[in-house]
Amino acid sequence: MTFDLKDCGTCPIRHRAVCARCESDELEILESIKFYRSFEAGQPVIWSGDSMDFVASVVTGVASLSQAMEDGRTQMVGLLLPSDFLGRPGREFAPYDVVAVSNLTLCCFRRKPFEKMMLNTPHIAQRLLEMTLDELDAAREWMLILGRKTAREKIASLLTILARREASLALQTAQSGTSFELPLTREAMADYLGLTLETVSRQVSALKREGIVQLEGKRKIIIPDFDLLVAETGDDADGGVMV
Amino acid sequence: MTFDLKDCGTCPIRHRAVCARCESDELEILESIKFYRSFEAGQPVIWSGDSMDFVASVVTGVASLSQAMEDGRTQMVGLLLPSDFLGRPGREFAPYDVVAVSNLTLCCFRRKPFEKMMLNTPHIAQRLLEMTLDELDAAREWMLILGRKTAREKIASLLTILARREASLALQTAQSGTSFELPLTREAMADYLGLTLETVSRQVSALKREGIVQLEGKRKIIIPDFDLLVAETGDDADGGVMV
DNA sequence: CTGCTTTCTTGATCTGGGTCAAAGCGCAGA
DNA sequence: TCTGCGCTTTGACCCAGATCAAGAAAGCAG
Repeated sequence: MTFDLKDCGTCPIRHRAVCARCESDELEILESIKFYRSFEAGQPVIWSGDSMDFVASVVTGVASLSQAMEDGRTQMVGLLLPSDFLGRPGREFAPYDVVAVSNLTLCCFRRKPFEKMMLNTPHIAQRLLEMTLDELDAAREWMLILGRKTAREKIASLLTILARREASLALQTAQSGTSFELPLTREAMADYLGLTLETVSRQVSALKREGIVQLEGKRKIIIPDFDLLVAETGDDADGGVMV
Repeated sequence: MTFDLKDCGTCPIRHRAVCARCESDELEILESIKFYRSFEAGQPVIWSGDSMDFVASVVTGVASLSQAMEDGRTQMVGLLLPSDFLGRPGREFAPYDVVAVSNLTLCCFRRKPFEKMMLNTPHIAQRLLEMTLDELDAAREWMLILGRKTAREKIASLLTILARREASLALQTAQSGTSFELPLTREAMADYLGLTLETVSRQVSALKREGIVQLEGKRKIIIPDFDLLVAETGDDADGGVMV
């Protein structure tokens, strides 16, 4: 795959440096239909059912996809970190609520021309297929978490996932001693994990008490021994979906 | 999309009748790399981690994808009904256990030539992208079920999903008075829903006792009033993921 | 510094669904 | 016809996590 949405489509700074095909027509088209949008933490990006005339990828910050039941119960069904893709070519209405969890910048492409371009440039459909398959794998890992794990295992799994993603953004693998800023409130963590915020708070406190994680303030997580944390997830040691 | 895997790739009986492009090269290639495999109910199709040299689509029967934790807890993460696609181009090892839930026939394509063909025929990647996006939506609906619904709502949701899929295979929409054969054991339903089989049994009995469903034997489900069942799912009336 | 709000923690109590145990049911094979 | 086995149902009991209810901590505006 020589054409990479992550490098070429998302970020005009990166793609010039990285991608051999950058001077191609596709890129020119992408550039011409591209615009940026920013959101403050907590702001809605789009509501379920709204018409959505763009697709986008996350440049900085974190967004969540969630589904709500009419009695107010909500379940987060997707967590978008930088380089993740938002939206579905060929679909007019948003199927989920999208909310900026932290301050957020999106790189948007107008949907119609994006779709048209997809028809002519197979690389993009193929790249998008790959990304979607990865997302499907992540969703399925998440289903195991929701369906079968205990509250403690859920918290450990979430922290592991976030630590791994955080590390991979820096082109590293998660290691002992790493620390990262939790981009989620306790309530958002609860929505992610199918728990209540009280249970989240209790389990985080328990992991802290037992020295499996350290906290600096409410949001900064330090992982003194990564294997110790992974042991709490209930997964086998190699962990995560295999690729 | 003139080229449709569901009609053209899966089933040599249907595609001749349905698809205008049937005499094309792609079809010839597909035919040349195609073979069928059958499995009895309960048989494994492939284990997580095994090398998988084909992709396939389901012709008849039901297959499940599941993930197991090493202590034996398992969570079903995908349910494949006729016309669903199995496997991932570009990936050598199976990430999940695939099991034939009922008697099962797969229409398989050797993976390498299938991948090669995908590079030349954008229709296939695009069609596959659509199917994958639908699967992702289904997975996300499932996450809401797993994370936030009560046992009773979970059962009602599963029955609703199965009734809808059953109906759509017959090119209809689910209606009051429909009946269908449950393709899943109580244990498989439990694995699907993140419950124990005892709880599944109790909740099915409760729905029966209250006249929301009727049972003929253990497996034949009759839905006297579809809206009554949908009301038990906790979803809003129009139901399901919107398209 | 003070008061207000939002977020988080902790405690007490309750309950839905898990766990363990024992039958029922239906069918294939002898 | 009987027997055995896999699937399902039902009962009794228990516990992880939900719910309800205070507070504590951290920001932030004035």
